[in-house]
Amino acid sequence: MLNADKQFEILRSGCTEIIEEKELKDKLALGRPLNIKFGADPSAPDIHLGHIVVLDKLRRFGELGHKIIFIIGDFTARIGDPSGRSTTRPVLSKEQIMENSKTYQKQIFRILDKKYTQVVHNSRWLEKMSLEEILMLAGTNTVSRMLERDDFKKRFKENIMIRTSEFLYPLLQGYDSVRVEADVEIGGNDQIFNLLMGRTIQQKYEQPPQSVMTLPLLKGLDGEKKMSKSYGNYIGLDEKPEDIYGKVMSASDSLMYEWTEILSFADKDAIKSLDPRSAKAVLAHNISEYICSKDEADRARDHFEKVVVRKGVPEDIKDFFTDESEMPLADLVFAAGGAPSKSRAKQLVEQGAVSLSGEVIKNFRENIKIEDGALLKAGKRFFVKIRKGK
RNA sequence: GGACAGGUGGGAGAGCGGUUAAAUCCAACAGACUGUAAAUCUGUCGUCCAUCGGGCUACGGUGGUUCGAAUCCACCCCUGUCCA
Repeated sequence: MLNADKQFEILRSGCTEIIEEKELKDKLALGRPLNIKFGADPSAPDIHLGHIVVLDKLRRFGELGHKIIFIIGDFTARIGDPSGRSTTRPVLSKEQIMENSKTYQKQIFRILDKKYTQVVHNSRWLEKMSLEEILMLAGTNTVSRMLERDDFKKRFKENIMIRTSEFLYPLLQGYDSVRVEADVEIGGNDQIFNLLMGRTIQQKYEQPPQSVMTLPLLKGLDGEKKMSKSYGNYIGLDEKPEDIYGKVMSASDSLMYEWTEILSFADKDAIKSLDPRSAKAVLAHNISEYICSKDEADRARDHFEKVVVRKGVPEDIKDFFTDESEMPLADLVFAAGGAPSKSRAKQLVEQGAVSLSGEVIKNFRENIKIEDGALLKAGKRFFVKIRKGK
C-alpha cells in the first residue's frame, strides 16, 4: 500500500468536502484496507454520468487497496430519499426496485472492479429489524435536528407533506454504516446530512465515526438542475456511444467547462486551450471513451461529423419491411416507427421534418409508392430504409 | 374527533354550467439560424378517421341533477391549515 500522505493526495482531488481531513489521514495510516461505503438508491433504472463522479472516486479507493462496500438501498428505496426534494417522492414497488437493482449491478461493474467491490442489499438487515431496535435507532435523534435540514425545512414551511417514514431515511442510512462498519462514506454534495448522520449513529452504537467525503454534483443537460433520471436531463451509462457523444455536443458551452472541472478523466489542458467547438469535441470523446471504449468513442465521433455536421446519412440504418405497394406518408412514418402516433406523424410531415430519399414532402396525405431501398427520414435523428416484403 | 381550504394535461397553474381538448408558463418536438452549441424566432404539442371537418377519451373516484358538468349535488379517497 502507498503511504498515507500519497494516498490522501490522490483521494482528495475533486472533493468538495472531507470530514475530517486529519481523521481520514489517520485511518489511511493504519495500513489496512478501509471499508469504503457507498449507497445507491435504486429508484431509477439507470446509472448516469452524474454517478460517475462518485464511482470514479470509489475506483481510486479500490485501486489503492481498499474495500468498496456498495450498498444497494433496496429497502430504503421503498421510503424514498428526501434529499434535495421539494416534493414527496413516489414510493416504488418491490418489483421495480428489484429490477433496478439488477441493472445497477450490471452497470457499476463497467467502472468498478469486482475484485475489490462487495455488493450488499440493505434489506438484508433492515427488513428484520424489530420495533424495539427501530425505536432505539429513532431515539438517537430529534425532530428539531431533522427539521434543520434545508429540504425538510422548506417543505415544512411550504406545507408540502413530509411522511414520518421520510424522517427514518437518514436514520436507516446511518444504521447501514453501523452494519458494514464503514470507515469512510462517499456521496454527492447533497448527501451531507445523511452522511453525517452515519457518524452520529455509529458513535451511538459505539463505533468510531466514519469519515465523510463529498463530491460535487454534476449539472444536467438543461444546465440548471442536477443530473438526474427523474429530470430527464442525464446521459445514461447504457446509451449508445453516438447518443452520448451527441448529447455532450449539444450541451451549452458553460456546462461543458463545468463538467470538465468535475470529471477527472476530462482532458483539461486541451479543452481550455481550444476553441469551444473543438473543446467540446474533446470532452465528448473523453466521456464516450470513459463510458464505452476508445473504439466506440472514435466511431461516435465519425458518426457525428458525418451525419450531423455534414448532414449525411448514418451507416447502420435499420430496415423497415412492408408488403404494401403504397401508403399515405403519415401512415408510413408511423408504421416505420418515426412517430408515436399518427397525429404526430402528420405533424412532423407538415413541419417539413420528413423526407424520402432526400426529398422533403409536406403533404401527409400523399400516397407514397413503396420502393425498395428508399430512405425515410423523420425528424433529426430518425432514419429507416424502406424494404419491400415482410 | 371538529371547522375550513384544496385535488385540473409531463410539471407549475387558470377556469368554476354551454363558444373549454381546457388560458398562461416550463418542459418536449419540428423548422429557421448556428458550432446538431447556447440564446433567439416561428410552429406543433390527447388520440382516431377525414377535404374544410368530425368522432372518441380527459379535469381525484363513484353515482346523481341538467338538453348540456372540469364547473352544481351526494358519498368516498387523498392533501393542507386551524382547533381539540
